[in-house]
Amino acid sequence: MTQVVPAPMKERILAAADRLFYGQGIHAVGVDAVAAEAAISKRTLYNHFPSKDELVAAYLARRGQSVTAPAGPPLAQILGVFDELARWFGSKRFRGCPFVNAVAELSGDRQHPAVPLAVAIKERRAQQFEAQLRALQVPDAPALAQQLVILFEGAVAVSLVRGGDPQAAYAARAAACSLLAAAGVDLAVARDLVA
Amino acid sequence: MTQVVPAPMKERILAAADRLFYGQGIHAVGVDAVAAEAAISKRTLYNHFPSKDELVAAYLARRGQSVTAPAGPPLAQILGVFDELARWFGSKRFRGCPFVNAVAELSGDRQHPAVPLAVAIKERRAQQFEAQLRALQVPDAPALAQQLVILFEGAVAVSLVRGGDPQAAYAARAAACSLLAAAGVDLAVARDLVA
DNA sequence: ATGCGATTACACCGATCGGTGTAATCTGCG
DNA sequence: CGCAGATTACACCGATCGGTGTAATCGCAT
Repeated sequence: MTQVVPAPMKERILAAADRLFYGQGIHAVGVDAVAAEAAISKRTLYNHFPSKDELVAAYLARRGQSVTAPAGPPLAQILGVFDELARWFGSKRFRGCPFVNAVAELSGDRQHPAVPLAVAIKERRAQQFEAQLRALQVPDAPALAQQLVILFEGAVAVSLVRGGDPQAAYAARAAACSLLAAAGVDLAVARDLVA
Repeated sequence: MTQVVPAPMKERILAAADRLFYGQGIHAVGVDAVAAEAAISKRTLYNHFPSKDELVAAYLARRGQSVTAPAGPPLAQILGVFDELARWFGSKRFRGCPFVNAVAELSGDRQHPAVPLAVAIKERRAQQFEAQLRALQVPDAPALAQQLVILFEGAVAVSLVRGGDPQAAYAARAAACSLLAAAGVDLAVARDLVA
């Protein structure tokens, strides 16, 4: 209603901020650099975001939108997360998890608006896993979900220090299969359970 | 020989740098803050370290010295790592893995001296796990060692975003037990194998 | 054509950044 | 004592930080 075309300006700024903040770190990138990357005057940037802190929060919120579970039956969704991981690691711009990196970089500043946001986004993955495990009728789904999250984050961290090694994703996927099997999930059959 | 008492000055500076760099992040802390934390003039700091980059590298190298395996038979060493993790998370100053954080924060600057150093330190843990698994006669020790490293790093990352939750360590330890059992390690008996 | 909102360039602000120069002071040792 | 090396305080450097003020300009719909 208010705007038929959704104001590409904000999106352009956020895309530039994403490239720089994710690629070089939040403290390492100044607002002038973001404006230059967006081919935008600094004044325009501040017409859309009241401060760098809010821009950082918006950058993370935008990233959080792409945190979704892949399609398919529950088991395929779980393992698909690790398959996506391998593709992510292989991509050129991989530099770890933007949310974990943000928490690590900003948790010193108590009350930075981006920190609780990143924490909330990370919580979503655990709940996804938990729901999928419940669909697989796994007993104690919360505990196994947390272990899957640990495998997920561990693969990201290991691949980061290894310079983007996709093998960390394969190892995490294999470990996930072991844990699922130990929890009674039939890896060969469960693929056909009701979604 | 050259110095009987090991020049407490450098150590004092490094201890201050450790508190600030680890607690607030590398880019978030200036050299003036480090000098103030050490109750030292900035000039003295630069008499001991040629640049901030080298100070950061020395901070990580000092941290790396405390990366050692706990004592005991191989299985106890492996599980002991996760027990230490729980204690670490519970401590007040926990803010994630200093090496992973450094790589995340500095990998933008190619050729920062601290990055390869942090990577090398992280490599040591994988080799420790691998040696311990070989002592337990685990087939394909490298693969399982990498999975244990993934559990380790994952627990650290999850606890970081959860504000220092020790439960991540328990979950990782339980997952490690599952993977070890699946690899044929007898958790009840192996405790008495030859070290 | 006119008017309006968005965007622009550009100068400027105080603060902090990493790093240096310098001269005075402190400390321990012969 | 006197000397030397370490440490001090302090001023200073150019650059960048996050953020603002301002006046000109642009695109666009009426």
